[in-house]
This record gives sequence, structure tokens and C-alpha cells, in this order.
Amino acid sequence: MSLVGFTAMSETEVESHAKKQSSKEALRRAAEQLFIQKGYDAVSTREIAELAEVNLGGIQYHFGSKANLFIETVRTMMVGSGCVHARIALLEGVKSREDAAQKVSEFIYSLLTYLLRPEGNQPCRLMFRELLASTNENSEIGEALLSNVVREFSKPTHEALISVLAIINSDLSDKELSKCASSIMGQCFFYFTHRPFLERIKNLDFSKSPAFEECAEHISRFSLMGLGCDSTFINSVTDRVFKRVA
Amino acid sequence: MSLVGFTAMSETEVESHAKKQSSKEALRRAAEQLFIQKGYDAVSTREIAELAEVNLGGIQYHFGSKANLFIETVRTMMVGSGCVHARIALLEGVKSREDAAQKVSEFIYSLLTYLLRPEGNQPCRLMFRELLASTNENSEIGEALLSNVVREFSKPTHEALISVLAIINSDLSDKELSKCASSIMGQCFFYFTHRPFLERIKNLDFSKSPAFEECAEHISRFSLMGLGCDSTFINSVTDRVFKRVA
DNA sequence: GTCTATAAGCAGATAGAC
DNA sequence: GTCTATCTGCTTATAGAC
Repeated sequence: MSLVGFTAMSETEVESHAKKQSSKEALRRAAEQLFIQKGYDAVSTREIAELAEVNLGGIQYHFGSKANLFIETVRTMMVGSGCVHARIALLEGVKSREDAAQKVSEFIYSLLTYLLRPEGNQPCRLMFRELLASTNENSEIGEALLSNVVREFSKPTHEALISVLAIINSDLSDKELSKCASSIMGQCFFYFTHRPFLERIKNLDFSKSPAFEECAEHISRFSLMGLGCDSTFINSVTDRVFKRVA
Repeated sequence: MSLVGFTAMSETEVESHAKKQSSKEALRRAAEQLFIQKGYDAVSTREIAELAEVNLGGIQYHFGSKANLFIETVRTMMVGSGCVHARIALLEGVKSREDAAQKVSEFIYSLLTYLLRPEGNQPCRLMFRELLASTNENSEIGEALLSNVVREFSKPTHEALISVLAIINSDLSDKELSKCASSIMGQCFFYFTHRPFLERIKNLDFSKSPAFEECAEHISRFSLMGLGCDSTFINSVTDRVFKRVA
């Protein structure tokens, strides 16, 4: 299976490595790194300015406030991350039912890989952390985060997944398909959100290969059964995707 | 007169109602309320002391530090919440396969209700928020949270669920059963962690009754199919649990 | 645009009276 | 045990020179 598109580095990124980057861009990059590492509250503007090697006043000058810098940082981060589109693209161009089931398996494997590898899931951590924190007064930040994530990730992924699931089981209504999509996403995200718990309970290490591949295969099988596929159909699909010699 | 001693209220309870409650307990209560509302970082010790109507110095005197107050607060909160044990008890005393399937459906409904009703899920928000934040230096807090939640909730729930799933499908290995348990929990928690996204994408309001009951029924059906149950078996179980007249 | 210097305020923690 | 007053350090944001 190809994971093409995951290490995509855009042209602007290449350029900014060659030239000296503008101080605004330097601030944005430093902010991205620190916000991901520590979360909004725990990062100070001084810290950002120091890492960016830019004067403290530059933050007010270029972004107006810490909150604005955060919002701008998240927006750029989401729009620039090609991995989202790569995963949606993974679901496109499906004709047969077998093909659709295989695409779903690959999607699950791809999403789980993204969520469990340490380099990839940091932006995801940032979003959940800040969204769960935004019950409170910082609703400005929560709102900005939410609308960006919905537009750039949740909505297109959800819709793409539904359209493929419709091919696997054409008897299901749109509402039912939508719930099936949530079931699949939920199983994947559980290994991300509950990872520290699972690693304690099961003594697993998800950074190592067999653990998460087994999880991906299980989610695929469990979900395809939930969608009403029979065992022989599922076996042929998962054997193909997970290259298992049964 | 002869009813003396029957209105079981312990002596310490009587005392604490009669007298002014101890300032340590007042601090713990205020801290619980504020940490749940705003998260660890966003709450100041002054705020806690004011709400508790206790002097600021009392926090250092009784707990030593803000971090310790937090850890103590979480510990008390978890041990005191009987709802966890109620949900695990829901899974006990199962004999037949039908019974087991029904218990799982009820468990799903009960967990989802807990996760989606606004009064109930606040401690849960607190835990995820702080755990996702604890990649950083505040690992003291994250560690304390994690061990408490694992001991009081995750591990017993996981084990209870597995033992019931084993009755539904006795062909599955322990490892497979464990992954099935994660699949079920994951589907439930998805509606909690991704709630703001889902409410935007689907225009749903999970605080209203039909929305989350439909989700609970879907998760039950999807999961029982994933476990290899046939449609007529599932229909009879979900009809019974969700009292639907088909 | 970038810098220094500083304002204005809040954080957690402490000392010592009572 | 509880209080007041205060220390030290850090926060975001601003004013004004260059």
C-alpha cells in the first residue's frame, strides 16, 4: 500500500529554507513548534520570540496579540498539511464493492499510522487539548480552531468516507452511513485519545510496528462485519491489504 | 423517639453540616469546581481561595502547592464517583449469550448517556484535557491523573467488558476480545471527544434525547455485528433494550 | 520594521502576627 | 489554623527611539 503524500513538503517551505525567512514567518514557525509541544497556556510570548530570534515587540506588531498569533498559526498549519488531503484522496476513484472495502481498510491503516506515530499526531494533540479547554473564556480560540478543523479535515473526511461506505452496503440510509463513518473514525481515534491508558492496561507499545498493524486489521475486520460483509469477503480484502499469509 | 439511629447520618457528617465545614474540605470542593470548569492552568490559587471563602495561605498550609491540591482533588473525585462502579456493575451476573448481548447494549447506552449529558462529562473533560497537555513539563500532574483513572475506571471497565464479550463470542482469543472492547469504547468516546465537530457536521444536538439514543442503538448493532452475531439475534436484543416497536 | 525599556498586573509561595 | 502583607518572578502589552 502506498502512503504517498505524507511527507509532502510544499514549494514555499523549500524556498523559506533557502532565503532568510521573514521575522513574521519565523514567529509563526516558532509558535507552531511551541504550541504543539506545550499548549497555548503554557507558552509565553517571550519564549516564542526567543526561539524565533525575533524581538518580543514583533508579536504585537505582526499579529496584534498572542491569541491572534495562535489562530493564524493553526490556520496555516491546517491548510499546509497535505496529509489530510492525502487521506481523503485515498478514498477516491472507487468502483467495485471489493475496491471500496479495500480502500476503507487502507484508510483505517493510514489514519491509525498517522495518529500513532509520534511525529504526526502532535497537531492533533494540540487541537483536542485546546478544544477541550475551550469550555471557558478562551472561546475565541476554540471557535477559530473548531471552524478550521471542521473545514479542513472533519467534514471532507466524513463525506468521503460515507460515499465509500455507501458502495459497500447500499441498503443503508445516509443517516446510518454517517453513524457507521463515526464508528470507524471512533475506533481509530480511541487508540489516539486513550493511548496512555491502553499502554498501561495492555502493556503495549504502539510505536512498534506489529501492535498498531494488528489494531488496524482488527478495526477493518470489525467494521466490515458491522457493515454487513461476510467473512470470506472480509478475509480476501484484509489479506490483500495487510499482506498476510494465512 | 424510637427512630433514633435510623436516619443514618454519620457523626462526622452531622458535624460538618452543623459546624462550618473545614477549610481544607472547602478548598478541595472549590478546586474541583474550578478545575473542571476551566482546567488546571487557567485557575489561580487566589480564585480557589476566594470561592472557598478561605485564606489564600490555606492552600499552602493544607496542600503544600497548587499541583498537590489538584492531584488530591482528582483522587477524591474519582474515588467518590459511584457512577463508575454502577456502570461496571451493569455488566455483572451474566449467564446466557442473549443476556450478555443485552448487558453490552445497556452498557453502551449508559456510557453514552454519561458522556453526553452536560453534568456528567465534566470530570471526563478535565482528565482528557490535562492528559493531552501533559506531554510537557507538568508530567507530575499527568502521571497522577493517569494512574488514578486507570485504577478507578479504565482497567476495571475494560476487564468487565471483556468478560461479557467472551460470552457473546467464545471463539475469540483474549487479545481479540480486548480489541473488540476498545472498538466499543472507542465508538462511545468518539461522540464525546468529537462532539463539537459532529454537531457542526451533522447539525445534531446531542443534549436532546432522540439523537443520542439513536447513536447508542447504532453502536450496539454495529458492535454486535462486529462480534459476529446474526441479524435476528441482534434485533431481538436491541428491540428489548431500546423498547422499539418495529 | 525592529529595537529597548518599561508599564501594569497576576502568578505561586512565604513570613510572621495572632 | 487562619490571617495580612509581601516577595519574587513571570505574564502580555505598550511607548517611543532608531
